[in-house]
Amino acid sequence: MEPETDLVERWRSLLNSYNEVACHLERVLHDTHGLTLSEYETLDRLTTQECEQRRMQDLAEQMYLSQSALSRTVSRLVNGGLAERTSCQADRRQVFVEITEAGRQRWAEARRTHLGVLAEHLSPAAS
Amino acid sequence: MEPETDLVERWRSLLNSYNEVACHLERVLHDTHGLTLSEYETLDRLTTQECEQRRMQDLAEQMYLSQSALSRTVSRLVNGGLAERTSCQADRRQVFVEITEAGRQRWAEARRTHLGVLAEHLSPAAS
DNA sequence: CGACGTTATATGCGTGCGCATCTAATGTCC
DNA sequence: GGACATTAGATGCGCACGCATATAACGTCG
Repeated sequence: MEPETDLVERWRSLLNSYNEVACHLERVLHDTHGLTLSEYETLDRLTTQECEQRRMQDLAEQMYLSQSALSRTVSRLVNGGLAERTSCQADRRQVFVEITEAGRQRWAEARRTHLGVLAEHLSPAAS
Repeated sequence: MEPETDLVERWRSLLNSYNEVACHLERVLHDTHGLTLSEYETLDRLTTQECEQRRMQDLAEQMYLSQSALSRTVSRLVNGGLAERTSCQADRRQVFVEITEAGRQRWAEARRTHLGVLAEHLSPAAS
């Protein structure tokens, strides 16, 4: 049984680490690539998978976002030409999401920035 | 020099841990105590310190919030009767923030809940 | 086939956030 | 003292979020 103070201590530390990185990431990604952190993460999920099409549902499972937030994030990507929605023929409730060429490119550019920020602000694996 | 993949891996893990805990915390604190996570954290800062009065500036340094967000968080606490603002006589630009009795009480109640959520959702100190 | 529950996604709504800016008080230099 | 920079905090604004709900397609059972 872990003492309560340790628990709070660890949470506090997590909170600080997270915010340190997230704030910088959010700002830098936005300023230099016009991307939200969520948008970047979504693109990331869409590239690293080999299969061409992902269902919203699958994306949602892999991400921390609420269903509605994910829906809107994808909408933003679509509006920006970075992704496309395709409706599923077998079950027309479902929606496939596919990254576009522009999306791949944007992601590749942003990835550099992303790594840079991590290297600078993600504290060395002390924990 | 840490490999890039490890860096991303660690960040991804941090992101997931944070969101797992933060989402639950936010929801539970709100539903059972009417508090935002930021509000709880602010109260926490205000109680654990011995000195009666804290300057906004000092609070800001200890927290992850932007200056404007902190200002509004304190406003909400004040509106809810959980804290009070006092202007500093020596330098009338500065503002002191003080927790009220109601604030102490609310914090004490919420602390239980807070610990419970941590115990349940903060993954054991694997990292 | 038709009523009803269920599932997948989109959308209305209110809220907290960060950025930029405003206001007001202090410090500085002549 | 008066002009100007600086500092502490508050506020206008736009945005992404979560919750609740709407919409539409599917499944089921009579």
